[in-house]
Amino acid sequence: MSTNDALDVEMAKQLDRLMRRIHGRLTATAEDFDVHKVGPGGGMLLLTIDEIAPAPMSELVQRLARDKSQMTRAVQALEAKGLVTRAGSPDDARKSMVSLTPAGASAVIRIQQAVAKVLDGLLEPLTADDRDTLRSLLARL
Amino acid sequence: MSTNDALDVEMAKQLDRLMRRIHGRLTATAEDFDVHKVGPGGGMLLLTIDEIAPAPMSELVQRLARDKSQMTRAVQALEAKGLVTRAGSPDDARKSMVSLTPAGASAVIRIQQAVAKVLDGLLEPLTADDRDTLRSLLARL
DNA sequence: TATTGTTATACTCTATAACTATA
DNA sequence: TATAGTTATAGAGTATAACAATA
Repeated sequence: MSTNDALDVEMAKQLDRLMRRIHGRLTATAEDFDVHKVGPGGGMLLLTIDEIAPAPMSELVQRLARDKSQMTRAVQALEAKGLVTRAGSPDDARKSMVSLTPAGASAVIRIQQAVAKVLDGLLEPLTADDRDTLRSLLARL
Repeated sequence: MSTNDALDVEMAKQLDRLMRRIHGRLTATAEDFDVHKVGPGGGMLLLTIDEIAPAPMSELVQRLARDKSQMTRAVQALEAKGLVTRAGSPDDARKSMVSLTPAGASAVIRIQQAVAKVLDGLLEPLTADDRDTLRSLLARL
């Protein structure tokens, strides 16, 4: 294994651990904000729907890097909880567009606050400049 | 939601998506290297055991930020596949130390190469300096 | 024929709590 | 009493392929 390979492996470990810590801290306090029990996957999905609504399924699949069959189930679960609605697209009858309900929108606000709190805690060792640097590097990926 | 909160949420989305892309690319080519079908979780575990062997369960739990009951199962699965062995600690009879078998060591090499290849591909938009910066920022978390 | 989305199945991963053994 | 690890159970997440409907 070359030196570069070793560094890549190191970064993969760092990312894996960081995501697990984020996830762990979120679920540890989930009872405070995840009143609909959507879980971390459903939470990220809600945040993304909020960002691009009305969201075609295919774009959610792409943005969240998930499987399309999973996406169908995840959206159906949110729909059953009254957090999102689906409507056919006027452009293309195959597409169904997902939007937030008022209940979904208020869930999004709580989830955003919880995520921000966790991230802010985990990023504590970094200065504001460091955080900007990290964010811009991630954005380029 | 404050501006800082929004930036934190943005970073969470970026990290979530990056991990999913890494995961997706690894599983897409898993047949080339994951001959023992340990999956992504088992792969990360093997890499960590390789790093700190002989590894007490508690340190694996801490480093991988997983639950201890999951760790028991994950290690047992690797043991059943002949990739790791466990031995009691001379210091403390409660501890069991995990080490790689020769088969486990060769699996680690293949996994490292696969991870490095995926990371290298995903990090392509970044220069070598950028990668160093990213790695050092992550290391401080 | 390609794209969008759904269904079905099997499997893995995860969270939680109760439990044993040793310190 | 505290710590290291195991077991049991239920639920959530995931991969895969086969399928229907529209473009």
